[in-house]
Amino acid sequence: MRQVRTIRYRDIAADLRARVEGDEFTASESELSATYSASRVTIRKALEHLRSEGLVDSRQGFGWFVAGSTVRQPLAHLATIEDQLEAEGRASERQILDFAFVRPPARVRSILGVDKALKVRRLNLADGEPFARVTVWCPEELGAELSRSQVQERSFYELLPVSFGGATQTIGADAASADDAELLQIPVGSPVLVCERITADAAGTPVLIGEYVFPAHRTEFTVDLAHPEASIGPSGLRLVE
Amino acid sequence: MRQVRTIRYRDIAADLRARVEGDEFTASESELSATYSASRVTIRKALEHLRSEGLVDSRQGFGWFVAGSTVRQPLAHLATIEDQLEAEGRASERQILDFAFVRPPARVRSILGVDKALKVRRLNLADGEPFARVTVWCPEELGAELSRSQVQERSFYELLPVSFGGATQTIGADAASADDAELLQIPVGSPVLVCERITADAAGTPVLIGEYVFPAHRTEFTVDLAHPEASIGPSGLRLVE
DNA sequence: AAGCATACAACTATGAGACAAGTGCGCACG
DNA sequence: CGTGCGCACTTGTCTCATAGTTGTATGCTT
Repeated sequence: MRQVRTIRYRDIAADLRARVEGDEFTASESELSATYSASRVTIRKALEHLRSEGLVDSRQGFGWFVAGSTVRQPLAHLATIEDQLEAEGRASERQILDFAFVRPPARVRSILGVDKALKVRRLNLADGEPFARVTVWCPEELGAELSRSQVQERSFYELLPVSFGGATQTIGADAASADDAELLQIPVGSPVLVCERITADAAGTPVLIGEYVFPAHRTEFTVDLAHPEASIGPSGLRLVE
Repeated sequence: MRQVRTIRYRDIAADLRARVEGDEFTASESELSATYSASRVTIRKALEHLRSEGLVDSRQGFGWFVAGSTVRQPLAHLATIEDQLEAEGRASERQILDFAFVRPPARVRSILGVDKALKVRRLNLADGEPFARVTVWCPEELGAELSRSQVQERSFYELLPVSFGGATQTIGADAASADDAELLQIPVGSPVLVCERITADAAGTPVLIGEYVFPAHRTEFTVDLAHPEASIGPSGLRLVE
């Protein structure tokens, strides 16, 4: 529909939707009013619109926030793959391949903002069969307290004295490298799911980087989306160059 | 010779009809009055004529707008890959490969609960390059109104007169089949991301099944998790047998 | 009869501002 | 050291103003 008049609040709502899904949403109505040069009435209309979509919510005297994030129970158990396997009644096991403090690759250095980190490389087994090759990077400072046997027994979520905030998970596919193929007992070049998970603490500083490689024939991800629009969309699929 | 005088408002109506159908309708009565050098009365007569045909509609104090397209606007924000590409400033395009009402495979039949369905197979292009092969299944009843050109132009979210509820997305990896390899211009057997998205209506009944195949080297998914525990965990990774 | 010119009412989106009510945080006070 | 108070800031909800729009009526011209 093309109105005669430009409806400002729709444009603003569209822009805000992008920001919300890009997780760059930190502003009050008056701030937004200033940045968009629109009155609070208009900003509110846009926000209410987003609220009706279930994207954001507000509390009087507190502010607006991305819906779904703060509503969750704060003390729930952190979900790891192992938890899940155990819930399904499978025996899960970790086999540590590497445990060392090293200078990580540039990408990891820049994300974690450190020059040295603990690198743990391990193989995850389910019912005795390998199903994931995992590499976890953790800042030297945080990893200093950890021992090799600890990381074999427990997850980083359990071990680190950090209150975790959010995480960003990236899911892609690749062909198995020779190393991974041998570890996972699959043919070289067969498809694998590659996931990178960057976990931040409550303050939003990245504290853990995990790279997971799963053989494609055994694994898949499912994501339940309460609202399609809030979903795999903007924060979702991305073309890489 | 009888009608010496031309009936202006009919000409104007004809001209406006062309503009409306070309979706170039952005003007108020007074603006139109200026551009056609006709009085508002005449313009109104023309517009009323178009209204009687159901082409346009108006609301007092708001303006005139193209009728029918109002229905698709509230749904237009549903996140599709195309929306995202456009937001990034890329040209997105659909190329329909198949459009047929067929008896779908057992899995689709059981999910949708129907025996016959519209199957649309298409290729998605970004900047002229193929980046996804998509197959969408939609119950016959719902798909009956759709035309091949419609599904080429717009997404199912925009086209179907359904209020959508949630969706379940499954992400896996596979090796490219010969067909897909050719369509996506990648080597046979190279890794691809395979996604299945089951979209339900507001009542929770599945109404759409989409299968998406992306070449792995160009695509990846990102999922932002406000809290790790609420994440990929419970509904997340799954071992398939 | 078709069109022009004009006026006015009703409505809409937006702007500007005021005030109430709730929240979080720091600071002084005991 | 704890506790309560006040302050700054936020949303929620009004009122009033304004420009632009459609709805409608009236009188006039050709």
